[in-house]
Amino acid sequence: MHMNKPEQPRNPDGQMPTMADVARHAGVSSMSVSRALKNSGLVSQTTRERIFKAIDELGYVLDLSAGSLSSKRTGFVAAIVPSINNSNFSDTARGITDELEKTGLQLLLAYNDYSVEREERLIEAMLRRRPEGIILTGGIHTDRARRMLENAGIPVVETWDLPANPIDQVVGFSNADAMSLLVRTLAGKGYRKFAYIGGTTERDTRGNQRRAGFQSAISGLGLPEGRVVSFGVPPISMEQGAQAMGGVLSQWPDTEVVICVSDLSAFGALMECQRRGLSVPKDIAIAGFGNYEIAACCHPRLTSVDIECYEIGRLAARKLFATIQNPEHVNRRELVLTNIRIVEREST
Amino acid sequence: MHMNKPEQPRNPDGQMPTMADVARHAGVSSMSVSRALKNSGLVSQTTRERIFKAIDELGYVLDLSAGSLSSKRTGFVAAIVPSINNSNFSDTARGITDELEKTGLQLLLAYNDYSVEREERLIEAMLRRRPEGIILTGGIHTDRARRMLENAGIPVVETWDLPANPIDQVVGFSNADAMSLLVRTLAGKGYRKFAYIGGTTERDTRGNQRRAGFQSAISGLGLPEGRVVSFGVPPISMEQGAQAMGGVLSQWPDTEVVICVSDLSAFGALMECQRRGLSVPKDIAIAGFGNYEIAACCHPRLTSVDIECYEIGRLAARKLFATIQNPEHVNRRELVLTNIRIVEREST
DNA sequence: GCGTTTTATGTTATCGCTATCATTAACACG
DNA sequence: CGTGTTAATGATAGCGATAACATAAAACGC
Repeated sequence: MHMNKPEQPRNPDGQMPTMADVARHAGVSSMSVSRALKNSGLVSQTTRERIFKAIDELGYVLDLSAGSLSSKRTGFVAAIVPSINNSNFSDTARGITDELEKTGLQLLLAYNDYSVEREERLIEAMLRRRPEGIILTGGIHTDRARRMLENAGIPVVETWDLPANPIDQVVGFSNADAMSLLVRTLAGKGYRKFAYIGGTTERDTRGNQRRAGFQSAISGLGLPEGRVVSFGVPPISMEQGAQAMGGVLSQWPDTEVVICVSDLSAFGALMECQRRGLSVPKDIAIAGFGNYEIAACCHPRLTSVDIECYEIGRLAARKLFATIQNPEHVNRRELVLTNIRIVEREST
Repeated sequence: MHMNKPEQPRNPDGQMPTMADVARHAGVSSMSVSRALKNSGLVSQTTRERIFKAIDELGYVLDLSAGSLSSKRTGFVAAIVPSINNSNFSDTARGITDELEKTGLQLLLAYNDYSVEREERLIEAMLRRRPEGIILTGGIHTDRARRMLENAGIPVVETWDLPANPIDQVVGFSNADAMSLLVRTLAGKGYRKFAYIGGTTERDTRGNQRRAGFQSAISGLGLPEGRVVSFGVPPISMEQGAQAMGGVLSQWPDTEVVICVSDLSAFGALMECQRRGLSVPKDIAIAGFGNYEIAACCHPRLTSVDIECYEIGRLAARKLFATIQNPEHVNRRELVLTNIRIVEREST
């Protein structure tokens, strides 16, 4: 059994109405319809009204893929983030969308699960849609991905990182420096025996840089060697944070402060402490990274590093748009450094 | 100052290479290139190799917008969720993406911030891209949105709800029933004085239905009248949950159990209790909705209602694809009811 | 070996829109 | 009133791919 499809507007040939149908119906040329639909201002008030009446009566909807073929502007911007489930990255995606909305560009969003191979495939798939610009997360890409991006001849913004070898433009911060700053801040409060909880693999480059920043700060300050627990593939979940905390406590019971690769794992670690009856920060202190909502709301509240995720998205989109509008007059290779800020709370 | 753009592949006219350039370079017709690129199997091995060599040498990337104009298949599926920052909805988006990936369709994702007006605008913007199907959240839409969708003549799947008047297909569950079930489960454990924390406005229709389910279960069971705290516009944050919990405790100190519209607000409420030194569930019990990661990880763990968010996305995408492939042989108006399950944990 | 099928390739005509140029009408000004 | 200028509209020719049909070459059957 099947239902009939609902009644649809059709032109005389039984097809979906096109701009030519609208033009005929309104008694004008299709150029006038096109102009009316993009508010070109070169259509008289009366004509415009007749056109919109015809559009309404026929239920016409502009076909942008046809339009972009002719105008060579697709109105797309592509963006790839590691994950859309992580609220840090979805904040960035939201920032991009909100900023693009003002410009009439539409976002083509994808996530690569922290894999550069998947990123390469996604880049290829997206370039086939001829985006006018592309926003990536991080500065590590496959060779083929780099080549494709260069060939595409569109502006690229790398975010969330400071790539050693940027493709084009960058909006980000140093994950290593941010983590260093956190360690130094905590060392300033008197903590000496540090542990670090992060992911295992090499996939999460931001996580790796945070770990590197942790290690270099520890040795720079001449503190006892950092105790590092690596746990699972990214993203490190709350549950994994809890388990890793168990590892820290059993291996190095005298640890004074634990820093986690993100607030999510830090929260898991915090909960594990509570389950074991440990008092945070009295028995052991905990700090996270990313300043997620949860860090400001849990009890005790988590010390964290605020990185302006939403702002990263907005800035990246704005920079991309500026370049799209005026490719020659933009300072390519310019770096936009976003703010990082230690947010000290009760957990340390 | 500006840098030169990186060297890009160009055809003799100085344009980006097209399929015709590839064809010329490989000494074949562009139809063969087209066929080779879509693995039609109707290209000999030697020709195929020559073509891919040419593609590689020229750095050619297929232009899908040109292709879809001719083939009348864009390869797009549109989806609108209320928010991409809420992990329940981003799980659904992930489910959609993961399922679509197998089919070669690409997702055009947008969020409407719980607003049907914004949804209407987004639907129009997306229909201009001629998606082959569209996935919506909830069953409430503006009249114009409904009309546009019917006119579009593409399959529609409404999710996360059981619309009173479905447009086409539905993959969802009854938010009211799910909440009722939670109330009855808790009543079965002996709780009698219930409070409810949810959003203020009429925007979040799922939230409203949960509240309705709460109220009807309370009165159906003959329990003391439910105490409802409405708080802010959706999405209700952790912080708002905490504040609302303060309201419950000051207005009705004898409340035995508080149910929240989502786990996020429930977590905020839980933290507020901890800050006030109240023991959960001994002094007051708390339950949430959505079975977010945090519910399973906080301390005490939160009782919640598991709705299979990821699965909703997968099923919706699968159903949409089936309809796209075979519009006539699909049972339109068929309803796919997804599972709901009470997850009892230590908080109640 | 000859007709028949299958496989591989090419030719042509769009798809639905917009850029570009051409045209007409309306208006201003000395 | 003629000329120049601006505003409003139309005609035409693609944009870059694919559908549909046509053809050539190879494989097959008896």
